[in-house]
Amino acid sequence: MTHDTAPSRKADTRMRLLDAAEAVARRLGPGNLSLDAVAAEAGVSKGGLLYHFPSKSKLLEALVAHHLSRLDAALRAEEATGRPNAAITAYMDQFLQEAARQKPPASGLLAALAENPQLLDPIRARERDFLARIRADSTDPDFATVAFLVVHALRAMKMLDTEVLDEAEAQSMIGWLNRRLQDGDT
Amino acid sequence: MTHDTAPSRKADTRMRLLDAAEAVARRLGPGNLSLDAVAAEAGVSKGGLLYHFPSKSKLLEALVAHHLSRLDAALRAEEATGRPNAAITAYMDQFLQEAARQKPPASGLLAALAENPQLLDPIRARERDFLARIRADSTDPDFATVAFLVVHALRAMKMLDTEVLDEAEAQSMIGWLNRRLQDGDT
DNA sequence: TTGACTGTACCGGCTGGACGGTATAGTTGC
DNA sequence: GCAACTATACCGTCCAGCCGGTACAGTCAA
Repeated sequence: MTHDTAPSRKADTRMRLLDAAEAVARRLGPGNLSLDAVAAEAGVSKGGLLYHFPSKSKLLEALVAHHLSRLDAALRAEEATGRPNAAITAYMDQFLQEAARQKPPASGLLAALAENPQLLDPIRARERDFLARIRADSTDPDFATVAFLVVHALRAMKMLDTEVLDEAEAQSMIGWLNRRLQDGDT
Repeated sequence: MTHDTAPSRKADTRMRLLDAAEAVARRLGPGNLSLDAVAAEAGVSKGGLLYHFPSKSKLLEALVAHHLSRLDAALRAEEATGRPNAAITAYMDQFLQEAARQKPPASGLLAALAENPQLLDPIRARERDFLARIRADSTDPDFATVAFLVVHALRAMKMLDTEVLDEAEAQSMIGWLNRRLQDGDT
C-alpha cells in the first residue's frame, strides 16, 4: 500500500482532488460543493484534502488555474505557426478537440463563480487577451470576433449543460466559420 | 412612509423581493444568497419573505420565471410582424434594449444554477425553442444561427460581468450581423 | 546498525457559526 | 376581519477550518 512507483504521489493526489472537485460540482450543483464530499470522492480524508489545499478558496483557485493552464498550453502550441488567422483557427480547433474528449469540461469554474466571482478574474483577463490576439493577426477582425463569440457561446452552453446544438451541429458551425475565414470575404 | 399609490401592495413587495435577491446575488456571489440577506435588502422581515415565497427554492424558481416572462413578452411583440428574419432580428433588438437599460440583468439566474441546476430547465427549453423559430423563418439558417450564438455569447458575458467587449463594440457587432442579414449573402 | 529526530502525507473527530425553516404573538390598513 | 405583514426566538443541519494524532521515509550521529 505504500509503494511509490509513480513520479510523484503528491502531484497525483492533488490531481485526483481536482478531478473529484469537478465531479462533485457537476453532480451536486456548483453551489453545493463541500470539502467533505470532495475528500470522499477522491478517496482522501478531509485532513488530507486540507493538507494540499489549506482552504476551500485555494482549492477553487487551483481549479481555475488548472483549467487555464490546459487551455493555454494547447493554444500556444497551435498558434505558434504564425500564419494569418492562426489565433482564431487555433481557438476553434482547441474547442473541437476539447469537445471531442469524452470528459465534459464541466465546471469547477461554476463552483468558483458561485463562491466568489473574483476567482474568475484570471479567466476574464485571459479571454480578453485571446480576443486581442485574434483580432491582431486576422485578415478580417470583425469576422474573427464573430468566430470568437460563437466559440464562446458553444463553450458556455457546454458548461451549463444546455445542448441547444448537438455535437454535429456545433461541428458544422465551426466548419462554416472556417470556410468563411479561408475565403476571406469582407 | 406608508403611502400606497401602487396598484397592489402584494405584487409590489414581491417585486422588491425579487430585485433584492438579484442585488444580493450580485453583491455576495451567486452561491452566498441567503434569505436573511434578501429580506434585509428588500426592507422586509424574514417572516414576510417566507410569506411570499414559502421556500428558497420557490424564490429562485420565481426569479427564473420572472426573467423568462420579461424576455418572452419583449420577443413575441417584435416577432409578430411575420417578416423574414423577424425572429433573429427581434432577438438581437431585444438584447440591445436590455443592454441599454442601466439595470444589469445580473444573475439571480446564477444563484438558481448554483443551488440546483434543474431550476434552469425552463430556460434551456425556451432557448431551444427560440433557435428553432429563428432557423425556421430565416433566409439563411446557418447565418441566423451564428447571429443567435453571438447574442448568446454577449448575454453570457454580461451575466458573468466579463466585459470582453464594451458596449460600443457589442453594438457594432450587432450592427454588422444586421447588415449581413439584410444583404442576404449565402 | 541502531536509535533519536525530522519532514511529509494523511487521518478523523470536533466546534463554532451560518443558514433554512418553523413558530408564535402582535400590528396595520383596506 | 382578513390579508399582509413585523419582530423575535428557536431548532436542526450542514460545513469550513482546526487540531491532535499516525505512519513512514530519510538523515545523521555515536
